[in-house]
Amino acid sequence: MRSKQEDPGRAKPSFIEQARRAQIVEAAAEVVAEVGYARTSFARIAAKAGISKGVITYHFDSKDEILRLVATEFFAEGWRYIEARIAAEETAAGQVRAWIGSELEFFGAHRTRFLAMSDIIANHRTEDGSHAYASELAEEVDGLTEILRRGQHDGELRPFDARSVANIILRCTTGVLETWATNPETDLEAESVVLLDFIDHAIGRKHS
Amino acid sequence: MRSKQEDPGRAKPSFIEQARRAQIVEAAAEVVAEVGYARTSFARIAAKAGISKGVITYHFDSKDEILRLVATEFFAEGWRYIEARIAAEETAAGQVRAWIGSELEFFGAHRTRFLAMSDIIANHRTEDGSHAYASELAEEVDGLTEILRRGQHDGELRPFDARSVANIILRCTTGVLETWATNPETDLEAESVVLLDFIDHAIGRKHS
Amino acid sequence: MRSKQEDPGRAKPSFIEQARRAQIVEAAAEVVAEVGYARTSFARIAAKAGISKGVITYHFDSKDEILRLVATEFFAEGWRYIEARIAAEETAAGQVRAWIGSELEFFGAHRTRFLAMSDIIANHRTEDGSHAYASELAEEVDGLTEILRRGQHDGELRPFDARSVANIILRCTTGVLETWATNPETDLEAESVVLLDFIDHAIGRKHS
Amino acid sequence: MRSKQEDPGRAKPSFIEQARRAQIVEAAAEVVAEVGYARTSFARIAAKAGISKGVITYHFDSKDEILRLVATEFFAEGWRYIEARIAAEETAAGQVRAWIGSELEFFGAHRTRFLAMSDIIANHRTEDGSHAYASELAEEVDGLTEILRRGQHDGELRPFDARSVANIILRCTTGVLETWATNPETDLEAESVVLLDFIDHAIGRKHS
DNA sequence: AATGAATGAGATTTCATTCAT
DNA sequence: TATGAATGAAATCTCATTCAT
Repeated sequence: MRSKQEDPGRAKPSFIEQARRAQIVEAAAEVVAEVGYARTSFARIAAKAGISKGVITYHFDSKDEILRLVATEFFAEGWRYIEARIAAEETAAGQVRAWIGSELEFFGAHRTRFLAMSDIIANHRTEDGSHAYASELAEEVDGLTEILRRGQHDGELRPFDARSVANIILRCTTGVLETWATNPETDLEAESVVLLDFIDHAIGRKHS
Repeated sequence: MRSKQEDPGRAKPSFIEQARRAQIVEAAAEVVAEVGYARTSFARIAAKAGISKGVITYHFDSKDEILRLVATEFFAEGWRYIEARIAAEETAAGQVRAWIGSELEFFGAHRTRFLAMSDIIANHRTEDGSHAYASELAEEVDGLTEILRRGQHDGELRPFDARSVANIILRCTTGVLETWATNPETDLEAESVVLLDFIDHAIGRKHS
Repeated sequence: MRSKQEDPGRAKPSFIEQARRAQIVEAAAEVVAEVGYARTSFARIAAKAGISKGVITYHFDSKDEILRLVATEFFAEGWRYIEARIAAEETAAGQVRAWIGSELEFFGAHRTRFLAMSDIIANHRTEDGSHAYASELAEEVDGLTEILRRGQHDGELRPFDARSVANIILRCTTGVLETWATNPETDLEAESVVLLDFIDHAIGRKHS
Repeated sequence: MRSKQEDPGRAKPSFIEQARRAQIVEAAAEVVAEVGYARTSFARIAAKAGISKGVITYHFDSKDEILRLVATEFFAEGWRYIEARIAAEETAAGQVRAWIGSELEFFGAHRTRFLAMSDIIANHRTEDGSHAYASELAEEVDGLTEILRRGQHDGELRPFDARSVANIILRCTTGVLETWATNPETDLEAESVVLLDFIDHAIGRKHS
């Protein structure tokens, strides 16, 4: 079944409709960040938003739909930000730095949303039990792999298995963000400098 | 409340008692690996073990206790394996390679348990909502930090913020394991080679 | 409480009002026929009619009122048709044949409406739990009983308990219609011939 | 998914288990008979049985399973009774009389159960919306059709479309039972005599 | 040592209905 | 006249846990 939002037979969502949906998605993100995916419930979301449980199911078809939106809307927003930064660079090494740096920058500015998003991505399963966002993550790896290969071809980067390294780099980056998100005293800017330097040495030609 | 196992007023656990507990912990690990932390229930564990739900609560105080054991017993077992490998090395760089290599090796040999452990570590919360295993992870980082600092002091490793890099390295490693665990077609040995090479370039003096 | 339609303090229903009510009643009939009485809801009726749920409660006091109309309007329409056919006959046997034949004919031409009507009649209960249309059915039996008695008095029909037989005949007839309505491949005209012949033999004098 | 009862991994149901299940099925039948299929709920069944709602879902997988049992167990019990009566007869006409007579006799002795059964058969739908017991009813018609054909072949019964008439006879019979079940002042024995006589005239050779 | 039975809290979801606009 | 929005009750069902045997 389509979501209420996407139903073509439904009129353009009103301003109130949009505001309520945004409010609920926001409240859901806060709840996931606070109590974790497993303990996120309609009751907690409603309480956080200060509305009745009924409102939630009036605006959304299911809990899954809300959590999917929490994850995908924010993921997409982040990706638009990162993409623009990458596009501004020409060299592969510059693009890698732009990607990682802007990823830390963007998500570092939205701690709650990031926590929610990563919790949902890690936990959301399809009915058959498989991870629901596996393909999105694979696409990211594909994108970075391509950049790395170009860098190798252009002689900027040293030889290595581009796909494996792309995966490692992305895992590092979310890893650092998770460390920061769960330990708020972390100085993310300092971590960012260290990570960029770490990656630079790991893949750059000039160091080998 | 202490767990039934640890209660000092309780007689030494019999062989049967120990076997049952192990059986239940094993079944719980399989369930977590299959359906994920959020959908793990007594009913599913009992079904997987082929026993009644009552047996579980007879041997364990709570669901939390079982899942804690799934994570900590395996974590400890893994750590003993890794520790021995580290102890066999003398140089810091050798110890880092031994750590990462043996971590991939050990967990790579126990996919189901690893999936369960990392799912539980990522999701288990204390009553107040905070992550339950934060201190264990911090200890790991502390251990690796110390090795890195020694390597820097001995001139084996280039200068960098040792704590931040220790965290990055550990996140990389679990990241690669998670990639493999959720994509079973991954060639973990090949990934291992790439990762060790990646880290080597990132922290070694000879490349800078 | 009276229905909005009947409320004497309310102005004469406009054309639009009447059209909307008819549209809703029609949609409700389709929903009942499709998903059954128990699963008929405002949401489904509104979706079927392509309108919002609010419209329904604007035009009707309650769900019960709509379903009552679905059943009674169609029942009344059917009865007017049947009545006219009966009136055109003079003999009791002829009137019985006219009744049964025209009942099959009329409802056989409106499958969806018939399904809805019979589902509602079978399921609609008053607040105290008793069947809501018991008296309507009793009246039908009364009417047929009278015809049968006249037939017996006139010597057309053999002796039997007229009231019991009237009930049997009416149950047969709705039974055949239900068979057809739930098995659309049924040839209702053929069934009609068989049923009329069956009844004729059962009550007629010439066969005994 | 199999029902709890049928699960082969489950031990033979204990006496208590059987008793509870029977108690719940009985309570469910009473509720359906009283308030109708659409208003039958776990809450009402539990209240009627004097137990908590949880007990019901402990012993049964779903509401559907309970209602299915209410209908099918009783239907099967009735059929065993009727079958034995049919088997004791030799002529087709005798078998028809035995069938109808014993059907009225058996169900007439269990008013509540009959009401529940017929309500469930009339209302229970599969997920796609089609009637769940259509095939069971068709089988009954098949069985009676065969008897009628034999009667025609042996010259006991007059010519008619056996299948259509079988359906009519069975519809008559349940119709009479429903009349009695919803109007408890009805004298079912008297109705039975009238119905058997009615059918006898309708299909017998000697009357034509 | 084991387990079947029971329970009540809480989960998601559907629903009829009310109301402000 | 219409409708989007909201609500709270009630529905089915899952769950961790307790308890008697």
